[in-house]
Amino acid sequence: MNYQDFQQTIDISKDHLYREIYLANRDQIQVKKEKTVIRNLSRIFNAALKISNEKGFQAMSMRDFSKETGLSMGALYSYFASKDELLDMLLRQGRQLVMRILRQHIQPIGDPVVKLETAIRIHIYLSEALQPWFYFSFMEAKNMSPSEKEKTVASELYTDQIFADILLEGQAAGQFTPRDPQQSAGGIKALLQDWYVKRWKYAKRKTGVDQYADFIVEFVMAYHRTPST
Amino acid sequence: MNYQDFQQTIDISKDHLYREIYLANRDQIQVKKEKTVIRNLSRIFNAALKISNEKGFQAMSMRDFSKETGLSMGALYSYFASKDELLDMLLRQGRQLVMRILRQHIQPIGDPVVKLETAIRIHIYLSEALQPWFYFSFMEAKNMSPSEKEKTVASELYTDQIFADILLEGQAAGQFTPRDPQQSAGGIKALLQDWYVKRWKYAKRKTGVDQYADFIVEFVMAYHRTPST
DNA sequence: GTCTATATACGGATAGAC
DNA sequence: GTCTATCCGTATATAGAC
Repeated sequence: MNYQDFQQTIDISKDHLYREIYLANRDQIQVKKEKTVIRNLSRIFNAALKISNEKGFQAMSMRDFSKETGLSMGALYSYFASKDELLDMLLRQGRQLVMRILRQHIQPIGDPVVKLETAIRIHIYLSEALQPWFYFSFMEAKNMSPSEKEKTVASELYTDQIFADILLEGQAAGQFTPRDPQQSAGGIKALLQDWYVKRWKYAKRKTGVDQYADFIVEFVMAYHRTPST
Repeated sequence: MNYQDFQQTIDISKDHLYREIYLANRDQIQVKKEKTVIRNLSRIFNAALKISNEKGFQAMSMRDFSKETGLSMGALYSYFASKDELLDMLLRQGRQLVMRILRQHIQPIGDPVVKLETAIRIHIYLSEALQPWFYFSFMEAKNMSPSEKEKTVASELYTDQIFADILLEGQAAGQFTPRDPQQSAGGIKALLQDWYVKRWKYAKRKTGVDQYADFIVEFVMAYHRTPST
C-alpha cells in the first residue's frame, strides 16, 4: 500500500464525519438545522486547528476565532458551551476517527511481518491525512481537562501496545529477533510522531510521505530481523 | 560512559551557570548586587520551568510566578523587561549551555563508530540532566519571538548535521552501511527526543536513562552496521 | 532591592435585538 | 440562527512608598 491508495479509503470516511459529529453532540448544539450545523462545524474545526497550530489553543482568542470562521462570537457559542468544551470536542472526535481507521486496517492481517509494516504505514499515512489534528493533539495535551488528558494518555499507550503485540507474536513465530517489545514499540512510535511534529523539516528537505514510510520500515526491520548482539 | 560519569562533568558547569547568565544580561538586569542577582535568577529560572512544564508558559500568570519565586511582581520586573523577554532569556541561555557541552564531549573523538555512540549517549544524558529545559524548549517553540524561533530551528538542524556528518564519515571509512545520512540523523533525533518529551511514559515503566541509551545505541547500530537490503 | 497598589487592556461569555 | 453591544474577571506592567 502507498499513500494514494490509503487516501481513497479515508475520503469516504471524511464525507460522513461532520454528520457523525453533529449526531454525537446534538444535546450540546443549540442549532437544529442539520445542513447548517454540518457546514458550521466544518468551519469551526478547521479554523480551530489552523489558528491553534500557529500559536496554540490558549493563545487563540475568541475574537481571532470568530474572524477565521466568519461567525460571530454569539453564533459560535451555540455550537459549544465554552472554549474548553470546544477543545474536548475536537480531541474526542478526532481520537474516535483515528482509532476506528487504525483498527479497520490493521486487525485483519495475520502474518506479523506484513502486519508490522502495515501498522507503520497506516500510522504515517493517517497522520499525513489528518496532520493538523495529530499535531494539535500532541501539542495541546497539557491544556486538556483531566478526563481528556487521561484518554489521550490511554490512547498513546494503546497504540504502543498494538506494536508491542505484533512484535511479541512475531518473536514467538521466530520471525523477529528477541527484543524488548515495549521498548521497541516506544521507539517506533517516536519515529512515527516525528513525521507530523517536525513537518517543517521534512517539507524543507522535500521528503515525501511514501519516502518517509519506506525509511521507517527499513529502519525498524533492520533491528527486528537481525541476529541480536 | 554512563550517566553517573556524565553528571560529574556537568555539575561543574552548573556552578558557574547563573554567574554567566548574570554577566550576559547585565544591561537588562536593574539589580546590581551580584550575589542577590544570582540567587534570584536561579529562583526565576527554576520557577519558570516548573510552572511552564505543568501548564505552558502563556498560561503561567505573573501572579503564579510571583508566588513560586517568592518575589513580588515588582521585584521580578527588575530582572527582565517583559514576560516575552524572560522567555527569550531562558531559551537563549539554555541553548548556549547545551551547545557548549555537546561540542566539548563530541569533538575530540576520532573513530566514527565510537563517535556515533558517544553523540547518542551525550544527547540523552544531557537531556536527562536538563530535562525541564529541553521539554520547555520543545513545547514553547510556537510562542517564541521570530528571532528566537529561528535560532531554535537552526539549533535543531545543527544537531541533525552533527549526526549526519558522523554517519557520512563512517560510510566513507566503510564502517557504516550506505544509508541516507540526513534521513538517519532525523530518525536518531526523534528517538533522542522521546526521552524527554515522553518522560511520564518511561517513568511509569521504570526505564532508566542508561537502559534507554543502551536501547537507542543498539537500535541505531542495527540499521547502520548491517548489509542494506 | 523589594513591596503594595493600581493603571489599562484584553480575555471569555451572555443578553437581547433582528 | 446570527449579530452587536456589553459585562466582568484577570492579565501584564508600572509608579511610588519603604
